Amino acid sequence: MNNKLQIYNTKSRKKEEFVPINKDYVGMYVCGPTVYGDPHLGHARPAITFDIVYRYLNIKYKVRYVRNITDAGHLENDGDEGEDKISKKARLEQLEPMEVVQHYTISYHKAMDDLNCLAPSIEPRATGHIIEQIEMIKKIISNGFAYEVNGSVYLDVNKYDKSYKYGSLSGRKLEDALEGTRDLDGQSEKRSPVDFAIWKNAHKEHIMKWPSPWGLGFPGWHLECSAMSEKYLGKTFDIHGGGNDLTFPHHEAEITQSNAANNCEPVKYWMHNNMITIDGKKMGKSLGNFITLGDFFLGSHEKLAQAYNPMTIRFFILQAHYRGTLDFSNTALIAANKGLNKLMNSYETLDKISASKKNSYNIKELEGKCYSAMNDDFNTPILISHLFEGVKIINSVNDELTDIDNENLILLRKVFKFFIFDILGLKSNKQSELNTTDEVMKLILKLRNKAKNTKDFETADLIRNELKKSGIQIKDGREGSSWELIS
RNA sequence: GGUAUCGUGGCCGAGCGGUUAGGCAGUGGUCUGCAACACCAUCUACAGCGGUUCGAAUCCGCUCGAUACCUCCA
Repeated sequence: MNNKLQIYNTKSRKKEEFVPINKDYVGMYVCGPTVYGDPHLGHARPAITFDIVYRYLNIKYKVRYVRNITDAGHLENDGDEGEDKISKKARLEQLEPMEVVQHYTISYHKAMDDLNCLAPSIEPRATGHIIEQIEMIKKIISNGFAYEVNGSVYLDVNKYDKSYKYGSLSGRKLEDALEGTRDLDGQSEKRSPVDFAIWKNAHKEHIMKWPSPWGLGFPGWHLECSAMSEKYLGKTFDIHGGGNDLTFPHHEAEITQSNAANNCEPVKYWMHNNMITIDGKKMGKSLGNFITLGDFFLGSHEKLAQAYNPMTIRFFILQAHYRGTLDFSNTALIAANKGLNKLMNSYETLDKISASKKNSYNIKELEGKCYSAMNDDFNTPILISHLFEGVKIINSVNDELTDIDNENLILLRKVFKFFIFDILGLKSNKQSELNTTDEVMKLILKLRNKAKNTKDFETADLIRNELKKSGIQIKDGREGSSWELIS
């Protein structure tokens, strides 16, 4: 049995044994959403991935889990030249930027809650940490790794590269990066195309801006994570997570900023979840092929054959390892849904079966395999396959084909409860009451309509009157019948 | 072009040198008034070509193909 946790570190590109910096404590920072749109399936992947990490580490350590909300500084496009995403959305919808932020933060939280992701210990926002970001910029400037031009501050990557190695996370070399950048026609204020903004001067029409030593402006996107992770987790912390599309430039920039400001590496273990794909292509906002989580829960998207319960989404994601791509399809989701139901049904059966003197199983061994799977870089698909081994045991005992003794039965109950609910964070997939009620009511209204059409008003009235007694009002209108709860 | 990741049976998806992954679908059963659900059993693999090895899906090389990052994206 593998009883030591191994984590794949993007930086070393191999699995390493997890040893926290401070015994018994773990600091984990995960890049959260930029709140300018509805949460989509892509947001669910890192949230669930690191929810699992958080839940598993919590067994052994006291974990501080920090996940930011980006509500400023994230530019729309073109590196350092585009418009702030939140500002743009606010401008288009004629809202206060914080109204945009509030709206999408709430919908993000709701979706995460539906997916049964535990809330982070701290959920800091970029706009709440302008001062910390300014202080960090000052340090970077005084260390000589940044320069100011027209009220903007840029990190001098060429100079940084002389003292530290730039590109250590993504494997990029500075020369290659320089080659890959396109000619900016001398329009840029930057000394080199690889430099990036840590503070941007705000134009007059820009609606989100703060005073700084360099004038009115706003922080560069990469900076918030460096400043906030340092504030809540220290200059060096254990785990930094996020989607693998953030490896470069975002996380590379974080390393650069931390070294430039504090002369130390910020992160011990870098973890990156892979993307969800749709028809083999990355699902993403910029590609316009994303499906929102709301769409999944309601089935309201042309790609969706039906509505999917949040737990089906969660199980679907957990059936693939977090570092692999996961291709979306209806058949895969339906398969996940059925598999989940099977697992949950057997959990219910587990309560009903009884122990005997004879015993056919070694549950201790099964438990060990479950832990080994999790210790191997959080291999949830393997864990799930072991749980299905348990399903076979439960059904077999239930069918009186084999026996289990009391000791093993108690352990099996413990193992199932622990891994299914505490670690994988699954919940019973029974449809919400209201959903079911709605389906049932649709049928009743259909039957009543049939009665009305055959002038069987006795039946129709019986239905209406009996339902009213149960607190449901039927409303006949020109468009047909509907129902509502009587308040 | 540069940097990575990957190509597994009808579908999804594990595997990290030798033993059944698992789920879904299919097939055959059990259950049922008939079904559905549920349960049991079971078939189909390792992109191609070389090499290392007693032994390779697993290591190495080449070929073909796919994807991601190099502008913003989880």
